[in-house]
Amino acid sequence: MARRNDHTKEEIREMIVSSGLNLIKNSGFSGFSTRQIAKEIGYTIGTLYNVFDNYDDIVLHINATTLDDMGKFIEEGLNPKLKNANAIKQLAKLYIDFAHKNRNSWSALFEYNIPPESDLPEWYNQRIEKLFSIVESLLSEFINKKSEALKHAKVIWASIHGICVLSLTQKLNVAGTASVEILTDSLIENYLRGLEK
Amino acid sequence: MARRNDHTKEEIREMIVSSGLNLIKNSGFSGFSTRQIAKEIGYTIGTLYNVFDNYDDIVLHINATTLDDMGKFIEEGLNPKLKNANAIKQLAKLYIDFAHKNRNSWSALFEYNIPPESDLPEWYNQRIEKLFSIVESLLSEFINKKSEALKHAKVIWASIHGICVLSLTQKLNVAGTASVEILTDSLIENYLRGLEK
DNA sequence: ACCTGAACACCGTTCAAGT
DNA sequence: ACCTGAACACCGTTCAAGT
Repeated sequence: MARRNDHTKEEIREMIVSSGLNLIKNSGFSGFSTRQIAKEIGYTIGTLYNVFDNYDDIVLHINATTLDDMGKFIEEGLNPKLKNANAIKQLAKLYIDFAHKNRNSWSALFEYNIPPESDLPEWYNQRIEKLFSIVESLLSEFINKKSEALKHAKVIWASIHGICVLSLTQKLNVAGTASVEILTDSLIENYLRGLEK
Repeated sequence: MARRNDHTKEEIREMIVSSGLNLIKNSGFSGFSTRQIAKEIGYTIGTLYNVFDNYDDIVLHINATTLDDMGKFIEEGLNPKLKNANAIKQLAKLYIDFAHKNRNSWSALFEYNIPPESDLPEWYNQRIEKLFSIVESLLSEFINKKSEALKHAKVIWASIHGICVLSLTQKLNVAGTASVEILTDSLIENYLRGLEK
């Protein structure tokens, strides 16, 4: 024991994050703990706090992985032939699909909140920004007033998220991804039609 | 000790819920625990589990109180003279104001999620339903197809929520309630204009 | 330098025992 | 009948001590 040197510091960090993500995927965020991670990767609890600052630091890195996975899922799923409203609708569908297929890790994104006095670290904000830029670029293609494209991107993205989050957490009396899509479709159709006028 | 009979079972339940709500308001959901409640109300931990099923049962009752408070806040704030889009905009403003003024208890509504295998209890769903009915009745006044009013109410309500949640948790790069209102106003204007067409 | 594991101050939950 | 509080199986976090 001690001084095993089986893995580099960076390898241990990766083991922690990937094992933590698996724990969340299998048992939900409430069934997740750093002690469980330690048990699974075969290091003791002390080692986790050797390579990460604290619990929040670990959760944030796990959630960042989920954000990356979501970005990849959306980018790969987008059909470049679709235009305008249809492109946004597909974006919404991909968001819903990802959330549905990765319910536990997606939920963890919102079940965990940093204490209100502290701010999200810069590297984490950049991961969010990156996701967001996908929506923005889809919208900017067909919005006349370019200066307002960012505002509309925010409205649409946040609204899709709101519909998705309330549906999947059973706060809208809506069942199944098909009926969630009816709501996001209605949002997109009417909002964009309103913009055209 | 034992058999104090200082309070009825119902009184103890109320003490637990109101003390728990205060804990959340002052320290956030993460600074909340049933043991803290016990300490604050002057009963031992065992008593809490005498009058409530478990942790989830307690949190759900605290959150239901917040839902009720929100309903009251919105109903009292609504100006009955406002019509159509202006009425919905005011609804959004009231939602944002409530969330902003009661950030911790409002956050707790979403930071806590029942385990995915179980369902929300019926009495809790009814509290959500009651809140909805406010939005629904505001909308039904000027929607032609009455049969679709519920769908649109869900879309608008969930979208307002989405804008609010991503703004207040700093995931939209938006600061201050004023700029959140710009987004909800844009949502409502365009969605309703889209409906009219 | 790397890693351990005991120690500390917390959790939610149960239930035999006291009045 | 009502309430207690010890007991259990967990937490996150720290840090002296081992190799």
